[in-house]
Amino acid sequence: MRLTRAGEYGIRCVLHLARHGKGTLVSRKEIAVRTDVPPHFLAKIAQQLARAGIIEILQGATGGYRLLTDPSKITLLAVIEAIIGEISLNDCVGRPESCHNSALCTVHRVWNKANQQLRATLQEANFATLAAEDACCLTPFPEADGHNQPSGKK
Amino acid sequence: MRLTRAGEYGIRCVLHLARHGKGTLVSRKEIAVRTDVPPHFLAKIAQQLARAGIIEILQGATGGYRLLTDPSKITLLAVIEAIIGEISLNDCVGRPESCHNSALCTVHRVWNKANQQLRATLQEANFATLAAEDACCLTPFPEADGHNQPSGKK
DNA sequence: ATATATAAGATATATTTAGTCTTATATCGA
DNA sequence: TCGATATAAGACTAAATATATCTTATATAT
Ligand code: SF4
Ligand code: SF4
Repeated sequence: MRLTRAGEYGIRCVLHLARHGKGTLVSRKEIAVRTDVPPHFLAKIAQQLARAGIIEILQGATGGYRLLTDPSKITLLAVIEAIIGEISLNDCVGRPESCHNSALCTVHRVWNKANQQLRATLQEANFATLAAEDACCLTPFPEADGHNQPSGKK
Repeated sequence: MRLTRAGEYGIRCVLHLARHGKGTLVSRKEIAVRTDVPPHFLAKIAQQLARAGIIEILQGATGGYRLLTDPSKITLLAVIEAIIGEISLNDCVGRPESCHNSALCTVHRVWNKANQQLRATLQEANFATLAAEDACCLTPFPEADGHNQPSGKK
């Protein structure tokens, strides 16, 4: 009953992009460093975000990622579910046929309600708000003055 | 982001016991058959429920399980958390120190809120209500007339 | 005291998650 | 136009977890 690592990383990625605004191209390397995500793992996650239509992936020497939509239109729920699939607190929520008693089950109803509530809460959060409010995800702010390169990169 | 099998089984077990009422001894075998849980797996789960003070385990030839508390006092949350530990939708909810940015993170706050809401919903559901309302968990009602043994057991 | 039915704990298998490595593609510079 | 480089894309490996079974110990009844 917890978010996977990939889901968490996906959120960080989109949040970082949201700080730069819709359409701004950011290299995978920068995102990986700033959000502390293994670069190759990030690549895999980005593919899922791209398939979901949240970001666009640009290839080549000057490639990177960029948001296709305005951050205010991207919800936390959308990003999470792009990575880990539709949230389903119990098997029977997503696939009622997995338990032949789901039609009658009182517990099932509680799960359905809780699931719906959870998804609603995550849907209320959009990335414009999340990104604007204050610093998150490791480095306080990206490219604060353009040349604070640590040079202590491992 | 889903309940483990063990958690689901724990709920079924307590629900079955709740049907029999507080203090009634029910054999592991009966519970296992009625709720479709592997008997040995159920034993392990029962241990956790016992440690949490929800059920009592009686050993010996006439042993079994029984509820220590009135079903109305047992919440869905308590049973779930007895099995899978405290619910934490993201690592940083349960262990804020796992991410050094949790103090500032706006996403973290959303997770906290969602987590709290989820736990509240599960806490509202008690087993008296769950058991009374209608049939759940496989066999419609335990010991309906004492001998509706399917005999088609695999 | 012995046999039986059960619980308790240890062990093994399967599945999923997390991360790395290799291959392919696109842009840039000569 | 061709080669070098930086990136994306996909295949693969290792670790963690979940699931289930097996073995051992305990308690009751005969
Ligand atoms: S018994 Fe109820 S809660 Fe459990 S899996 Fe079946 S429908 Fe869902
Ligand atoms: S970045 Fe925010 S949401 Fe993600 S783990 Fe850290 S505190 Fe939690």
